[in-house]
Amino acid sequence: MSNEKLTKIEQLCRDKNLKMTGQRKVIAQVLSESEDHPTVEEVYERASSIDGNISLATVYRTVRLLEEENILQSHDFGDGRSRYEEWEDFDNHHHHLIDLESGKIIEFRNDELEILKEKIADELGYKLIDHKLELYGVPVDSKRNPGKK
Amino acid sequence: MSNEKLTKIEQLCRDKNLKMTGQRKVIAQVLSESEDHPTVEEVYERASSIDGNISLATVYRTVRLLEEENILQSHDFGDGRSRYEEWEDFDNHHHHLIDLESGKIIEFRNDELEILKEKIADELGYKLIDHKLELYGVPVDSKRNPGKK
DNA sequence: GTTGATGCAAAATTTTTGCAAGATG
DNA sequence: CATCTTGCAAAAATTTTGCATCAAC
Repeated sequence: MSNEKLTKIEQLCRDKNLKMTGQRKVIAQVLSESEDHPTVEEVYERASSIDGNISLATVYRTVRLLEEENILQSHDFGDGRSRYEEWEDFDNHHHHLIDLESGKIIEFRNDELEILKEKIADELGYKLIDHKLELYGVPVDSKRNPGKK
Repeated sequence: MSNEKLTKIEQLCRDKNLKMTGQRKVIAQVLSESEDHPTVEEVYERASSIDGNISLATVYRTVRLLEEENILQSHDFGDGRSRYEEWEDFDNHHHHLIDLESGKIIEFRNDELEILKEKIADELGYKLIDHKLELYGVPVDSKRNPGKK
C-alpha cells in the first residue's frame, strides 16, 4: 500500500520531482476530484475543509506552479477571477459553452475543431502549444420566451 | 458639417441613445482608432492625451457600458487585465493567435471555423451569441532553436 | 544539511462605488 | 429641469510578496 491511491495530479507532480508537501497533496487531491472549474478561493475552501493548515497564499502559489508545469489550465470565464481545471490528455481535450442565462458551463469536444485549429496555426506559421475556444449562447428554447435583453 | 466625422463607436452610441458626454466622445474616438487591444489603463492614457479631463473611473464605467451594449468585446489574454476591442461585423469576426515567444497577437479569421462553431452550438441545443477562440503557439522556425522551455 | 515551501500580514494591482457637483437631452 | 454622468477618493476584490520558520529530500 504505497502509491496506489495517488491522485493523477499528485502523480504528475512526482514525475516532475516537485516536493510533495502535505499542503500540495491536499490541493492536488481537491483539484483531481473537482469536476467543475473552481476559483482559487474555492480550491482554498475545499482544501481547508480537509486540512485546516493551508493558507490562501499557498493555494495561489500552488496553482501558479501547476499551471507553469502544464498540469493545470486556467480559464477566464469573464467574471474577473481565474478558474482552474486539470489538463486533459490529448484525447480528452475539450472546450466550454457558457450558458448566458443560467451561467452553466457545458464541456464538449469536437474532432473537426481539433484538426482545424492545427491547420490554422500551421497556415500562420506557428506550432500550436495551447488553445481555448469558448462559446457563449442561450438555449434554443428560450428564443421563444426571451428573458431580459 | 454635422455628423460627418463621427467615429463608428460614437455612431453606435447615438443609435442606442446614450448620452454623449465629452468624455465618452473621446473614449469612443480612442477605441475606434485603436488597432490593438488596449487595457483600461491604456485607453485612459490615450484619452488623457487628447483631453486631460477624463478620470480612470470614467474609462472603467464607459468600457463596461459599451461592453454591455455589445459595442465592445473584452478579452483576457492571460495577464490579469481586461483588454478591449471594437466588436466587428459578422463578416470581420476574427480570432487571436498569441505568440508565446514575443507576446505578439495575430488576428485571423477562418470561414470554416465560423461555420463549425455554429454547428457545435446547434448540436448542444444553443443559439450562439458570442464566442472566442484563442490559439497559443510558437513560430515554427523556433522549433529548431528552442529558447526557454 | 540544503534547498525549497509555508504562513502571515502587508502590499500591489485591478476594478468598483458613494456622493456631491456638473452636464445632457 | 429631471436624469444620467463625472471626478475624487475610498473601498473592494484579487493576486503577489518579504521574511522568518519549517519541512522535504
